[in-house]
Amino acid sequence: MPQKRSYGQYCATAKTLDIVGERWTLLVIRELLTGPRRFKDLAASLRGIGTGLLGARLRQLEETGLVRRTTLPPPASVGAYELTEAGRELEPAVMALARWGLKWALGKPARGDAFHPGWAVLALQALFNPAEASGIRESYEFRVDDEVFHARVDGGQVQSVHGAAWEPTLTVTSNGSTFRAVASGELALEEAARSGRITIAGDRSAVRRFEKIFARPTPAKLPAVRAGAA
Amino acid sequence: MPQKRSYGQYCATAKTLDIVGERWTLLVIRELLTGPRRFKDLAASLRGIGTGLLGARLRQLEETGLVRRTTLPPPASVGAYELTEAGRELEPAVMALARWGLKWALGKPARGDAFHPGWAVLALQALFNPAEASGIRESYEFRVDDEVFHARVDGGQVQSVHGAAWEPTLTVTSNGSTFRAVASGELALEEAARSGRITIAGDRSAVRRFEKIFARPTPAKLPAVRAGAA
DNA sequence: CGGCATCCATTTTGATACTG
DNA sequence: CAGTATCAAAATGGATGCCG
Repeated sequence: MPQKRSYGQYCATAKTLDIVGERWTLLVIRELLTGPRRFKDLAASLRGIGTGLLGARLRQLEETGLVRRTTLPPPASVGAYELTEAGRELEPAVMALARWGLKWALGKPARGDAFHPGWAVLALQALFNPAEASGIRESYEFRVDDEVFHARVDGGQVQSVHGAAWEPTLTVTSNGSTFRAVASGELALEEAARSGRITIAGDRSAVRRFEKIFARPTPAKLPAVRAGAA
Repeated sequence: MPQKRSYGQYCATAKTLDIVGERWTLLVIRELLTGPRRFKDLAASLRGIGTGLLGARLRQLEETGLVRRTTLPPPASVGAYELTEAGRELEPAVMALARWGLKWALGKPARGDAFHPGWAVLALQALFNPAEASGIRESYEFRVDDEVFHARVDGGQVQSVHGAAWEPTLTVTSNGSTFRAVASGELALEEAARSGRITIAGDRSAVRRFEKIFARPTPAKLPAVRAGAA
């Protein structure tokens, strides 16, 4: 019984990290932020984790009450994992980490970096600007490669989910690599649309709202000050 | 050369965790959020890290540009570590983790939990309510055991630092255990003051503002749903 | 498919001893 | 005090294999 390791500090941050601070754990949460996922899909998204460690992490999260097992609605009717309320409430923390990463760490993809559209959807969500969204209530559909995500803006909040969930005001279609470039800020949405790499269908005025609501306020700087370097 | 381990994902969250996701790293950042610290003070606050690992983490953070070495102003004039701009910008993420922990994970101190007043100051800061703070510009002093912290509210933002930094509107004095209980929500400030465990000096009307600005919106629930437990 | 159990090569970590 | 050096104990990562 490898009695769980703890920082042993009476500190809110440390206690949180006692629960979600181990390797892979926050990425499992990230995967589940957009809805229930099956074991094999989690394993596929988390290249390198191995089924054993993934199983251990899920069991841990279940025991601490952040994740629960569920059964997908028919016709699927298969088992899956989803976040509990406590788990879902980690979203602000994950989004804060994502905002930092967008500004300071993301840059251009490294050779061999994996990519899944869902990550870009969460990046968009991280850029959500509540002030610009006030009074707006509409949904956006992202069709990237084979996957569909919906994002709904309502009451000054966003929620994004894997799969079709609402009647979209706007539908954005593209391949993964273009979507990746747009969500990371390398490529402007307008630019991508003009060059035909992205197709936008639906209410034209919603495009302008969309761009304001998910505006990139930070032009992405890089620190990477190699200390020892010359 | 143990070529740094990476998740290998083109995802803002994963890239952030590539940099700050290792054990102890975010706690080092947490310690530095309230100002520069010396090596030995970091080691003392982070019981269990060991000087070797602390050194390695600091070197890593220096290389990635989140931390830099500095010299404390005279008369101290000794070396210390402080956050760079990139490092300081992790504050929202650390605060988000702290808010989650305050609600879901903190509870009562476990036997053997370490505690430092600075952690409670950060917990208060995590509860900061910008809406209530609009138009307010004042500073609070916390004298806990031997340590002094100042928190300044201005322009809808807070900043807290280790040591005296501003002219305080209010001075709160108590021992560590009382301060811990108040910051964690176990004990109401009013209550602690009435029973004499905390002394409040300064502008009386500032006490009411203080309580609103750092109000605990979440009454602290606990998940801990043991899955396997009979 | 949906996992858990096992084995093993590497990394990370934790604790202490040691040096400038 | 500020770290390095060292070594034992854990955690991770792959690869299988197994079973319902």
